[in-house]
Amino acid sequence: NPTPSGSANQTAASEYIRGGGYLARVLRMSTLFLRTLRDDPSDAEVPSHRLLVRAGYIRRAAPGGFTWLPLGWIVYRNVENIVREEMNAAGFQEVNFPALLPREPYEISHRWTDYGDNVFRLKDRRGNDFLLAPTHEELFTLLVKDLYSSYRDLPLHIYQIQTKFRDEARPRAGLLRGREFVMKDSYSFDIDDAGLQESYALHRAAYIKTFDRLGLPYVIVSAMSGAMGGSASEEFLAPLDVGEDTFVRCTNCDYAANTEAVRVPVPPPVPYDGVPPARVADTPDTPTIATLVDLLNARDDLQRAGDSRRDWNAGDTLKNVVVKLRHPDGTVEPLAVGVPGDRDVDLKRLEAQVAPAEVEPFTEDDFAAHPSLVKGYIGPGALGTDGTSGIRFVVDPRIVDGTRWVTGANSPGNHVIDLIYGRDFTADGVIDATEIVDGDLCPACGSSLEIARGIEIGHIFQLGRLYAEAFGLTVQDESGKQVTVTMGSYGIGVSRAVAAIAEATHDELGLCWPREVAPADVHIVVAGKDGGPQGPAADTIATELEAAGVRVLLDDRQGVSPGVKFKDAELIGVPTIVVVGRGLTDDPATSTIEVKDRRTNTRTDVPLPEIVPHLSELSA
RNA sequence: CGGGGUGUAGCGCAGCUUGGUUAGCGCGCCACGUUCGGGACGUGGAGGCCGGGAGUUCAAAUCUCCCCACCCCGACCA
Repeated sequence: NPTPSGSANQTAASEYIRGGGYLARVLRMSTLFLRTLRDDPSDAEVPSHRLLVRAGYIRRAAPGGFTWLPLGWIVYRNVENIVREEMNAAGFQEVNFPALLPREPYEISHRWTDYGDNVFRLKDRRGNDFLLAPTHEELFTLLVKDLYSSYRDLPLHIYQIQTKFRDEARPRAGLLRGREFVMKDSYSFDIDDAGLQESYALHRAAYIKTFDRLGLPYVIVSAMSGAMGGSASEEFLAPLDVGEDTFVRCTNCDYAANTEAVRVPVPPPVPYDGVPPARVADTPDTPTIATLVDLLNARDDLQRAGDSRRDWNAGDTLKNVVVKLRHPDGTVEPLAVGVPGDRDVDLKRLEAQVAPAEVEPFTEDDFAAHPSLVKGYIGPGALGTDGTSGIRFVVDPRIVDGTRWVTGANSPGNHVIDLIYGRDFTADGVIDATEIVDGDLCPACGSSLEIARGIEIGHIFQLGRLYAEAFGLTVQDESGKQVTVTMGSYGIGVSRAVAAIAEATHDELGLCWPREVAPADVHIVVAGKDGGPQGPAADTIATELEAAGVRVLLDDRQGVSPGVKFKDAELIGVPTIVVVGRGLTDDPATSTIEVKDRRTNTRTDVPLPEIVPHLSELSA
């Protein structure tokens, strides 16, 4: 029996971390705490979840929480270490906060209430409120205030890698959206805006290096800062369909943005000299855009002045959508949004624009409270602060001076034709909250945009002075004056990145790790009879590879057929698969070992004497 | 939080409509033997609070109600 036994055979996962400063050891599958599954787990849908469970990397332990098994923990730690190394290389310093925190700091930042049900709250034995931290801006700000008081201490960059807790309404897709997950969060502290710009650029560069090393494809998109406040903000998205974020990218230039952050190009004004005056037309039973357009095209008297082309379409109409804004102080304000009739208002985009207010639908009761609004026939006459309803009226940026519209006449069954913006009506403002569709124009170069989905793996933003002001974080400047510090905040979803890498690299056979994060460099399959020469030969190769610093996963299981071992090797996804099998003869000089690249599936037969140097070079 | 679906052995599933022996099948696991390059085979085993609770009934995996969990869509979300 070639399988060693006893404690020498037990290999701690910690000794397998790539670059972790440990001596490489051979992981033996005969004793590895691992069970691969032949069938897909029924509760897993997305590939990363399905394969990580099936290949024995993770197990579900709680709603939205996963246990890391040895192979998974090695991969996780490899990812974490790469993140840590790149943060350290950029000169950032690692700290660590508790996850269990008192209510007060979050009360000051208003997030105790703003975060709502998404935060896990608990009480201690005296009844004091605590929370499991969803993020740590408050604590970082307080820590710096605690220790620093001079501009000479800045800039400062500190970070932590820590488990975060969020009571997600719907955890899903395994590691991609859990209620407990690991995040690397960094914060920068600067004396002025120029410093913040530099810190932001430094972080951006460090993130690019990090994701490059992780082997993750990514797109950097501009984003709204959302509930976090602040100004400039970019997201790193892994462009994969399983992702939950929708973004646009230009088919011509390098513009990319979260849909919430897209700013549509504003067209030039249109001359309207000679356009006849607006007229009210009787348009019975046309409460929707589609019914209106059909009627316009069907009736001779509803054509454009001096024209009978009959080519009205939804984009010629002006749709006025009424919603309610609920402000943080509890007040509710109606808002009318005018958009071209071939478009809808995108509620996410709208909320991003009106934040921190929340958008709610306008109900039948609300219509009853505003009798001047005729449902289906709402027009600018009823809107605006000078309109009959007094409701604030904002329009899409494409509605510029001179554009002519068909829109509601504020009485049932009536529309107005040839209503011209700037001549016949105006709005209280402009809001860019219309849905973005494939083919919309790029604000940077005017080419067309395409819509794609992505997994958010990183987010950087210039927080500004929001938290510093709330917590009184000031330092003395050169002249002795107290100056409020300006901050940046930067996150990487570490556990999510593991899943994102699996998503981006797997194939139909299983996982397919980039070498930098793989649980081993080489997966050796012993493919011969139990007790045959392949076992000892594989053992020798593994030992020599270990001495050369190559991380080896050795399938030395007895009584397992070669087919099973091959399938498992492909499922586990180590980048290089080595088969010690029938190429092995009595004469070592003529023996060959099979080397397969997991990703390309290319096979090379390497003479036995050259196998260790060959694999060492591959793994370097 | 709304809509839909699913909970039976470690994994994948049948049984439920129409209540009735000891709850089955495949994989995996244990023992012995055969096999040994693409998820082998034979024989013999172990493993179940049928998601939980309350009901209906002589009798509940099966019928009723409540709860919990998981998956999908939506809402929500660094």
